[in-house]
Amino acid sequence: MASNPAPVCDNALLGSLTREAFAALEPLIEYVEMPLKKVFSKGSKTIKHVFFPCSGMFSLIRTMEDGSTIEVGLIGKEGFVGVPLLLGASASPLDALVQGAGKAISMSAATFLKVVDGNRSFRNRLLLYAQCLHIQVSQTAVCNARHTVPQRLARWILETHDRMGQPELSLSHEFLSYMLGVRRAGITVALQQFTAKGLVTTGRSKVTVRSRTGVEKAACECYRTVQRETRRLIA
Amino acid sequence: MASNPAPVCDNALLGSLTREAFAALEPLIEYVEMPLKKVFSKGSKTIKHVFFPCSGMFSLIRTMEDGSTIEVGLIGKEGFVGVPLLLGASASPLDALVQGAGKAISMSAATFLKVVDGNRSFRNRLLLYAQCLHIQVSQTAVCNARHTVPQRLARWILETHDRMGQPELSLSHEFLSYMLGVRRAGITVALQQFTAKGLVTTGRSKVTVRSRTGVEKAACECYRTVQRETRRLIA
DNA sequence: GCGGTGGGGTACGTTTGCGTACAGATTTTA
DNA sequence: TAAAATCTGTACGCAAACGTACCCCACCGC
Repeated sequence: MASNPAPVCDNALLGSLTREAFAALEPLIEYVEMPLKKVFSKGSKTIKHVFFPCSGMFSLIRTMEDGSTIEVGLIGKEGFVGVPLLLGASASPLDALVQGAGKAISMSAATFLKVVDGNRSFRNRLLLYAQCLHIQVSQTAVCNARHTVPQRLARWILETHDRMGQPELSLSHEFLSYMLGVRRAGITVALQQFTAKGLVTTGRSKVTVRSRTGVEKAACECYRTVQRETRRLIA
Repeated sequence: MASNPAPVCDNALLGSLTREAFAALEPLIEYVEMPLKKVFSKGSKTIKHVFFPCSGMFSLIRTMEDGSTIEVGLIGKEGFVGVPLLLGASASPLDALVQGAGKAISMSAATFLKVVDGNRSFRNRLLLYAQCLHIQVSQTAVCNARHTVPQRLARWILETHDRMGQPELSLSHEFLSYMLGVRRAGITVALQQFTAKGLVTTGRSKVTVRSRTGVEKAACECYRTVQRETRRLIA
């Protein structure tokens, strides 16, 4: 797909930069580890840094007044954490939490704004990603309203599998329940259904995808919809 | 709030233009009626026009593969229909449907892109609105997952009341059920609860808000969250 | 090796909302 | 004015998911 044989960076957005543009950027960026569960951007706090994942993934989480949480979007190396900044807001009510450990490229908000301001095509690419994220969140709204826990769980596993690039996913039932905004026991039962059908195997804090196509069948149309639109826009 | 005593236009975004900028735009725009239920932008079709409501409102709707529908966002005179275009996409999977009759200013996609390209502060204002819409949709995702039909209905009535600026809303139970993605009878029951508490009165295809604060109490925190963020960003 | 902690399996009654259906009332159309 | 369409109220059984609780097991640190 990439015309350049070796993209300058694993992150798809930064990877689209020319070698020169990326080199110019390099003194301004920082390679950071994304340890599991770390909160990189807290809702309603001023956004100080943006993150371009190279591996692993972030969850966009909304924390409610009673402390309960629910995920509204996933961001992997196809995107970046900091869309509100791009759109002119200095903060948003969503948290960004590391959902799968990995590495990311970070830069300060000021640097980010300067870079975006000076590179039109890069900016346009980021905006297109913002649209992708918007579609993803829209579809999550639909999914939460209409689909069952097993369907939503299957969708979620697929999205995570895509971004992590490996079948073993480090996920406890409780964590999954926070993400989907459902009961922990609901996750247990749904995973048992999947295991019985041979779609996944489970271990302590671990879910391993065994039949990708099987999981796809168990998921609702939302997965396909988001994938289709994402590909159409940024493939 | 507005420093200019008479904004050039009822739509908040176009209204922020200087008199000169708006005058320059005037030959390129069209004032259109928004008749109830009319679909102005069909999902996955190329977006040919954008719309800036001056009164009335649009719903952003997702139509599923089985034909069922659900709303993910509302757009009134604080915003515009055509965010995907602004972000560089020529289409999005969402439909835009007139949910409250009114008037809008329309322009072609080409004109829109030209205007946006030539007016930086206007563009920034639109981007900020895109962020608002994004927050609204995010909160809808949360709301759909966690809140009851009466809570969501109350929220929806408030959002509509805000945008229509009048207590009588033309809404049938069936239409509301499409919007919230729930059963028609569920709406009937919820409205009866509201009526019993004196929050609203109902008539054939009509809901009239009687106690604004009562409806606010019946709604979930989502209404407040979105309102707070919207004000913070574009007030 | 032992106790503590966190993860997972299971159960039970309850609530919410679904799907469906039907009848009466009102409005629109012929 | 009659017929048709639309809107609302109501009902019933059923499924999904909830809140809660308890137990066991695996793993970790001491």
